[in-house]
Amino acid sequence: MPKMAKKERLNKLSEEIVENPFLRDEELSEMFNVSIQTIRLDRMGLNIPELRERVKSVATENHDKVKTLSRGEIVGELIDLQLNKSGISFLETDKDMVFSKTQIVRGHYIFALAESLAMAVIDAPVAITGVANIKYTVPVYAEQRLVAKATVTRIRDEKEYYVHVKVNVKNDQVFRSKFILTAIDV
Amino acid sequence: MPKMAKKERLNKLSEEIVENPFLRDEELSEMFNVSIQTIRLDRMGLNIPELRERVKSVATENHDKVKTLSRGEIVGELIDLQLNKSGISFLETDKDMVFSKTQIVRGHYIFALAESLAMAVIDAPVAITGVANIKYTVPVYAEQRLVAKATVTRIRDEKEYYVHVKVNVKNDQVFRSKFILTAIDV
DNA sequence: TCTATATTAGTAGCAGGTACTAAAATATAG
DNA sequence: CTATATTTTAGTACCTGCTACTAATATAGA
Repeated sequence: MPKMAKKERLNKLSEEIVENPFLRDEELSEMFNVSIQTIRLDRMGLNIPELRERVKSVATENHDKVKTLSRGEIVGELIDLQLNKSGISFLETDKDMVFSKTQIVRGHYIFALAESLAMAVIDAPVAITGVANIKYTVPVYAEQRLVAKATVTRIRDEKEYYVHVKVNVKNDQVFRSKFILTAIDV
Repeated sequence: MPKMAKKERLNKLSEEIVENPFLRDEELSEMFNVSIQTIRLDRMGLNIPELRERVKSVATENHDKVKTLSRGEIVGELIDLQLNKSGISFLETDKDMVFSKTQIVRGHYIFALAESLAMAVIDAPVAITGVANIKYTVPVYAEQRLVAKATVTRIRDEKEYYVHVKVNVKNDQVFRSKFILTAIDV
């Protein structure tokens, strides 16, 4: 990069570090063609922490979250389960689940909660979602406790399971759904 | 923790570090009531890298992934968009999206892809999902390219938007849905 | 040209290690 | 019970990527 005015450098530095938090001061100093000391002064001015702190932030921010949504087989916490009959689970919503403009929780978090409870409640080795019929009744915001209740309404040929899942915030229903799950042979 | 045999300590140490990768050798040595040197020998034997390397792993593993599912406002990549008419987006599935037993992609990833495309295609400040009608036709596996196509079928009072979203893998439809989105005032 | 701002240089010290040597404690076998 | 083997502890030098600080030099604006 060619040399640039201080202001411009500060802007680009912020952007660069947001985009790639894994850069050492030395690498940054090469990118911007200034000394390491300058980069350090810049970071101080911008309140940008050192590499190791940045890496730690990225790691801790994501560590828990990924477990609940991507990694775990179930979204939310199971608190009651009667196989082939019913089940209850819950999920605390947080600010990372919402649309930034509206603060409304993104639908797929609620869907995931319902879907995974529906699958947990089935006494079959594995199942896939066949059909779902969904209604979001009222919007959900961050820091609310979603309680999902599932009921198995019908089992056909020990293969197709009909499950109703309702999600409440306190006494208000915020979501309801019907799943048809099909057991598949492994 | 009480002192224990070497073998047992090695097992518990592995587990502990998997569960919480953010522990320093000093903290581990206190937990297991052995010296720091012992912890270090143990780590060497188990090929467990030092704290900073572990933190870096957690950070890099999740850095990209979380962007697509938790952080970004849209799941998948938008490749075409005609506001209030239609839109196309895609998502490459990977092994972190599947149920470990069946290797089938968890439904909510597909749902999230469809939902966020439906929202993107609407020319309104913000919208929430009202009702969705869903059918998963065939299971989706890892390493496949999901292509979502959205069509706006109806707009009522400039408030309610009816959107159909179909998801294909190559020429096979794997999912179809109807969303009703409601524009809300900010 | 004088001066204020910006940049560079250099040193000491820190955290959380590695790599290595060596001594002490404990276990195991004969 | 002793000799040997294994395990544990101790200690030192060095590493990276910094912070915190002091001081010198360069550049720009009035």
